[in-house]
Amino acid sequence: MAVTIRDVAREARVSVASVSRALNGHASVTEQTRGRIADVAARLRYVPHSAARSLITRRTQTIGALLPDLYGEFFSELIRGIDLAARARGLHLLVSSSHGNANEAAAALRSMQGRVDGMLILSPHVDAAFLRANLPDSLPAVLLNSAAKNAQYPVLNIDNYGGACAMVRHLLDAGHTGVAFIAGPAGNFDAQQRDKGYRAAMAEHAPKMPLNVVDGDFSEEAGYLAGRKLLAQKPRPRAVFAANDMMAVGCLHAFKEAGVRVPEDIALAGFDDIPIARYVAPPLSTVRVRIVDLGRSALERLASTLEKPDQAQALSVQTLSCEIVVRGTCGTKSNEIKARKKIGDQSIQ
Amino acid sequence: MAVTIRDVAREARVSVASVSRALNGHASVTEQTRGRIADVAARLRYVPHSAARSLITRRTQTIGALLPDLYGEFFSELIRGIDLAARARGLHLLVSSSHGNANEAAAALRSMQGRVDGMLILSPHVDAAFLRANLPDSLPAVLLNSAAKNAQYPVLNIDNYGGACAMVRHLLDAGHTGVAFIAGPAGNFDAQQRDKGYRAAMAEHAPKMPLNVVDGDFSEEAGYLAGRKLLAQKPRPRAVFAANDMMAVGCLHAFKEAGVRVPEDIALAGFDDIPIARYVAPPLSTVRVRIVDLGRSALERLASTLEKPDQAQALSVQTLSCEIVVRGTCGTKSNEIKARKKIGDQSIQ
DNA sequence: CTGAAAGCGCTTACAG
DNA sequence: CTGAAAGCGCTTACAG
Repeated sequence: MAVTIRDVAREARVSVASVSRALNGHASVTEQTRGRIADVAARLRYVPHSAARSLITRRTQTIGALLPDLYGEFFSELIRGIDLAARARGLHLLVSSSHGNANEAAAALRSMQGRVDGMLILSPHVDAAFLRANLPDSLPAVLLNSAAKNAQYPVLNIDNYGGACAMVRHLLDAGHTGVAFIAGPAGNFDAQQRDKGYRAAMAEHAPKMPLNVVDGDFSEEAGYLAGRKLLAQKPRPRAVFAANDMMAVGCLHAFKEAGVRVPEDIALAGFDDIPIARYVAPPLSTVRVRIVDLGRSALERLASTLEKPDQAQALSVQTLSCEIVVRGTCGTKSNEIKARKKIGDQSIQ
Repeated sequence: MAVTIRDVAREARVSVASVSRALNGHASVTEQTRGRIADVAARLRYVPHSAARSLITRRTQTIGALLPDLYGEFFSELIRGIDLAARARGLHLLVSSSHGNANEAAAALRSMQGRVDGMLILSPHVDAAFLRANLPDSLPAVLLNSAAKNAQYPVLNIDNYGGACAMVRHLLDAGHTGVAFIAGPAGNFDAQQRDKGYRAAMAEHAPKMPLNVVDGDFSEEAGYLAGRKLLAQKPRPRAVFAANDMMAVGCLHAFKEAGVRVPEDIALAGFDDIPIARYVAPPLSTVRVRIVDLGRSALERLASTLEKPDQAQALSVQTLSCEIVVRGTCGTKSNEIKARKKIGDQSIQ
């Protein structure tokens, strides 16, 4: 049988109320009785029953993370950031990943109800209507990497736009006139923002150059096909910016296969800085996202909402800066100079 | 205010006891009243208060996962496997990762007490004494990838030994007389098992060949240094088996740098099948671990313990099979033939 | 400063 | 088949 607050009270010859107050650090307990109670509790290895406590305090000290079916580095780094920040605040982390559609996401969300004090939500299936239908108004939440606008929740985004701008500008600054862009999937939020960044940077820094956008879908295969298409263009582009690293890797294969030298004949850059990026030859220039920081910031944001529930949170969209990582594929030969050009971190609205 | 069982009872004109029984599927409820209650519950969007339920049932429907400070693919795949299996059983998943030492692991373990029905534990800091001190006897647990022997808990391991044996044998079968081994960190359980597998396979299939072991620590740098050492040996080894992929990648760099051709001059293989493995040139032959299955099996194992708590669980050590993946670095030129040579899956003891 | 008591929202013998 | 009641282990006004 587990030891309860009554056992501690009996041993310490006080009431359960005093045990509760002593252990929860209330001021109104003599230092002497507090000490006696603490000793007994330690000796008995007393651990308060969390369900009983939650029932009365209406707090679980747990936050939930809803994630899509995510593979690889991004997922683990995000969880790591959230976990780190959660532990620092004494919060527990309940995760639910791997839901492929809106129904599964909704079920996961509902099943967490009552088990968490707040939610961190990253899902392509989530929009304002979804949240209205599946998230009680009383449950605080922070949205990650979401296109959801004027929702009633704070949003934390990656600065895809700024990162893309910076990379395009870097390519132009390096003297590559004419930068082509391999786009991501049409419906994808990240892809759209990166596309916008490409167009904006071109408009600002190379207004006379024509835009050159080739379709893609974030897959290596799409990158390979896009690479072949670009090689067939005349004049051949001098630089290519792929909307993500996997496509850049595929594109690189196409270039190598055709005997086109990178970066001498064509410069190339990607986005994400996946682990593979530095292992292809030459190492891939790319835009890095600080995913751990994304997770950490999201949790901090949520936690501060929990601590002052009445205080209306600024329902802002916050963006987290990216940094461009210059490696071998884009001309500047210095090996992996991390040109930490801070962009974003500005709060929109 | 959240809607409680009393609200449902009032609306349905029954007692709270009947609501409880109806919603929990007890047989002793008229189909008619059950229907009425279900309707009301749905209309009111009633969700049972999990803390209240846990308090009385002494079950949380949650399992905890204790993980070390783990980066990358392994972590996310493991979580994915656990999560998939947990959701299939209606269990929630509480995770705690990122503890660098035994004290942090102990604190994490204690903080989960009372919040979970069972634990999945993967940690290099965990041994029998640690568990005795930090895990109540009453809390079921399954150990992952653990050296802990004759503990009172079931253990699920990766078949490092069998995988290493199979790869060494493959290299020998391909005609490479003399296989060198780049070892992992001394205290590491995986590394030790892989080392044993190397020695066993050599003893069995090439008993006259001398063993050739070079130190390493799982890092790319160590692999690079080991590669240089091996090149300096005379006679130069014909094949090299690195205890993990990162070292194999470093070793490959050393070989390329020295102008040594792979696989023509030296064959090379790693262990883990990290994503990078197929992107180096030539693609790396390696041993693949089905990490998702590891997570899934662990959860299944734990869940079955939870379902029949009295039934003494067979405290077995179970090993999960690996498969060797033949790519470009080890001679068999056929591009990425997955020679699915099933090894393990046998239960030891 | 301390204690007795109410109550959080459930489930489950115990009656009927 | 259904209901009244006890009780799970806490916290917190309310008295003293």
